[in-house]
Amino acid sequence: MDDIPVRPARIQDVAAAAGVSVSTVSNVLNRPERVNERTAARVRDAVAALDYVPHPGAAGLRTGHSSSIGLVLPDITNTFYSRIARGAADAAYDHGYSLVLCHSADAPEREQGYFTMLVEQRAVGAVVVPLSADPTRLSRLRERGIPLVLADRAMSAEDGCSVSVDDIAGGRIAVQHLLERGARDILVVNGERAIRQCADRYQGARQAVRSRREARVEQVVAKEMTVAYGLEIARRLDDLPDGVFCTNDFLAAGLCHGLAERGVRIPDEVQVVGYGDLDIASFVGTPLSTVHQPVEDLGRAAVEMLLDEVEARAEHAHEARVFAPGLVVRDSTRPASGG
Amino acid sequence: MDDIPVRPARIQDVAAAAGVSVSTVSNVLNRPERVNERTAARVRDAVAALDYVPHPGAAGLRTGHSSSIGLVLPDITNTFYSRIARGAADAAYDHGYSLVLCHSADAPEREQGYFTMLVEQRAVGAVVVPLSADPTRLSRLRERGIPLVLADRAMSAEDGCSVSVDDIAGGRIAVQHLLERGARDILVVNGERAIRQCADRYQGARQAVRSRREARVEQVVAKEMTVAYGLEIARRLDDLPDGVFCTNDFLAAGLCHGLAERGVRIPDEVQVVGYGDLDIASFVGTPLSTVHQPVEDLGRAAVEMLLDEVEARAEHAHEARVFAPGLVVRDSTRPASGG
DNA sequence: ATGAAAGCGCTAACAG
DNA sequence: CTGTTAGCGCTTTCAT
Repeated sequence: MDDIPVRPARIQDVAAAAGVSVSTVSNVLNRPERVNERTAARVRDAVAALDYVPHPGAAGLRTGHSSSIGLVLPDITNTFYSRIARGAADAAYDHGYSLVLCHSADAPEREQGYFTMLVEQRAVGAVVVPLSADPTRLSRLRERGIPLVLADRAMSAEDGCSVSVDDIAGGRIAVQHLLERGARDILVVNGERAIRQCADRYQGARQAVRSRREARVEQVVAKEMTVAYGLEIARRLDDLPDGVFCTNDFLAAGLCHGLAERGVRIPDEVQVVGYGDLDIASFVGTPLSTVHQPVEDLGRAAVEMLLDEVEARAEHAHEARVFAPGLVVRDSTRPASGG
Repeated sequence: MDDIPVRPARIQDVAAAAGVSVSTVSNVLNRPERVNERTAARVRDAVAALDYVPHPGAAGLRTGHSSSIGLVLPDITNTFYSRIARGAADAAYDHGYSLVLCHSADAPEREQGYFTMLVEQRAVGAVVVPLSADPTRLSRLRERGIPLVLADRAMSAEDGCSVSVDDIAGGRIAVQHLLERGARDILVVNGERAIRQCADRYQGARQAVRSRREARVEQVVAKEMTVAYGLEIARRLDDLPDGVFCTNDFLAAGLCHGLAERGVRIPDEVQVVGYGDLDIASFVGTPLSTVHQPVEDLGRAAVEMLLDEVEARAEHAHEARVFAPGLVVRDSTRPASGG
């Protein structure tokens, strides 16, 4: 029983073994209804006997259809992106496509290099989280007519499909939650205004506050959305608010830590809501209430929209699909007080 | 300037445009030395003019060489695996191969499904983190002569290449560090003995202790390696050790939290070292000293060993490559006291 | 130095 | 219902 790699069986070998022609074998495999059940059975036996594995690459050469999808991400080790990858991988697997991982590593020339690679492979399409909003960087793909759907980035629906999470809604539910739990003096600890997500989350926060008499909101902007800056901000706070919405969980973790240092009790004195539902959210001293984003769904939907475009070219309508975030309540906001 | 997807130029079109034969174009692209510089220039112009992009898939059909590598992982959202993915993606990109992401999702039948997919695609090889140690699950690939290298799993060097991190060394340096910082009464907070990594790390810990007079080590085993169990263990501890080695950062984070609850000061009363250098390590109350694993290197090396096997079939020698972990010193162990 | 032609494994008309 | 045949885009002898 040596393992000398044998040249794999081809469709011809199967045909010979089954005593039929290659097209019959092809039909058995692809349009079984066209072939007599008896012969089909013979063919299947031959397939099994020879351990025949079809070669979709060769088929694609003939049909013009490839079966690989590109997934272009800035950084696969970032939880947000790896969750997109998981969703995309699941969807691709379910539909029988293979996913080519393109890790652009925040390097524009590498992103372009991957686009070229996808063009070479005649990928059926690509799900991409582009490095910047500049749409011309996508032209490499566009010019070749390779369908793409953008993830976590806006795109006008005429230009193609996109998937994203509704950050305005996210900000709104976070602050609504604080208000429901009795907070009235809300502080938003945000990242830079220029970041779309940050601006949106703050806008949502304001919407929530407007709907409530006697509630007020203020904003403080951190230079970076890190634990360190969250800590810093907590240390410098003059008057304590009774509710804080941090627009990401790192800021929130740092802030909680800083408040704890000052002897401030969470949630009794200050309630805190984070954003993102990262692992870290459940690890901080007081487990963090936070906004959960259905990121896997983004990845899955992106692939499915792509395949719809590919398989139904004509009827396909571009769509900018927006997913709703949800609230995860943990210890950092206190049990409903009816306030 | 409409974007009506034009049928991409083929090598024939280039040949026609340049007034040469297809084989000359092919030569210009693949063995430029064989062709006259003047004609080569004409061909290159035609390539540019037509925006010709070669089709490696078609070439592979002829040559028998594909250019895709499979990467099979239990869970791409797990930091450890996504870091492997990053290293592997970088290496694959550098060498001009495409990486097919296979997310086995801890489901054996799905893992097998991916193996079949890789066989179909005639992948040149695969880097795999198998779901279990059972080697027969790899036979699908083996029988087809698809080279593979195992990551984070042992394999006898006759059977193929593998890459892993030296967990014994990891345990040793962690505890050596505690000893150097004056700790003498060491507690190892471990995961289940059956997990190879856990057993190895403990073995390393014992090695370190043996080398030091008057030092002693004890072990407590957590049911799961989570923050919650770390916390639990800290709460139940009867007599405090002066040094704790947790065999992963989650346990360590929970433990630190639990000690803080009891008013124990870290590192003054108890010094703590974690394992893994996860993000969380720098987020816990007292930033955690921990053992860093060069995981990206694992991924990169795996791909490179694979390509060596592919490209140098004959001279290739299987190898079980073991990487050395390193120590990251943060606040949870105190500055060297010369103890 | 260049070209003609065969064929990689498969599908899809088109006949029969 | 089944077989014949012509390519898909490319590389590669083998001639010239």
